[in-house]
Amino acid sequence: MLYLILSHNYEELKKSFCLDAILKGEEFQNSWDKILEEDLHRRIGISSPSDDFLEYLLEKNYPLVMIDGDKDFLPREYSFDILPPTFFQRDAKKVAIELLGKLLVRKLREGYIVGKIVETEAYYGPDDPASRAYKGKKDYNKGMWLNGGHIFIYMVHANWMLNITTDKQDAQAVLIRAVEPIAGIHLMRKNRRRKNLKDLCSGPGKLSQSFYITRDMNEKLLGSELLISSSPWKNFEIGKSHRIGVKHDLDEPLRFFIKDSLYISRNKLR
DNA sequence: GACATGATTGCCT
DNA sequence: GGCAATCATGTCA
Repeated sequence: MLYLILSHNYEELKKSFCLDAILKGEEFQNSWDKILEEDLHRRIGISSPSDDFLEYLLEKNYPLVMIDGDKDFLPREYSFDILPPTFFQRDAKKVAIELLGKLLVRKLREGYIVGKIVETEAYYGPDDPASRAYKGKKDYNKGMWLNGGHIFIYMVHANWMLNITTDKQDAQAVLIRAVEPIAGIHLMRKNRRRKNLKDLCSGPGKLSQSFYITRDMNEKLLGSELLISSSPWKNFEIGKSHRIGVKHDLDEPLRFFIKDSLYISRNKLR
């Protein structure tokens, strides 16, 4: 995700948006693809980009964020490449792994909030002792039986957990545990009443606060208020572990995360 | 109703 | 790293 910087307080912006480097637009006139290659591994800001470069990025529909002052926004021309329902209508573990690196997008009146998914967990049905579906179908958990691609929300310890259902008929879901803040960062800071970028979405409850996710969205289909889109990020190492905080886990590790991400949850295993 | 529980977070040492 | 706060929901009376 390239950050195009329209204002001038570079040092402060670098800190505020946790940018690894700020490059001057005129310095890479002939190496646009090299910048995009670098963008896969670091958070890069670009000051005073040339009109040609901007046009090139927009034509590619490359994900970019404009920063003006302490506010950031997506260019109006940008359109998300929404994942089709068939993506979710597969085994939960497979979906949990493949969701890593994808973009979670929240549409609000004030603008879009976007995060890169860096940590997930797979949950199964009545045979999974850690699952909300373990005790059979009830009113509060019936969303877990919905066709893949629906939103299932449950509260634990006064925090809303965001799940996306998977499979065609079985009760399955993937819990989104953490995302790296990408865009709409000033909105996340407002919603969560916290400043530090690494503390905005590094846990399932934090993420729900930042993205303004509540029970209202439960059992709705992905696509209108909340959606998931593909992204350019692909070649990262994936780590796995047992699920966090559950009393009785299955033998198989079902938590997945991007290995060198600075934005995964810090909770230790139980 | 009353009381217990948890796929967590935040504050304190 | 330890522990209390938080609140929708389950279970039992």
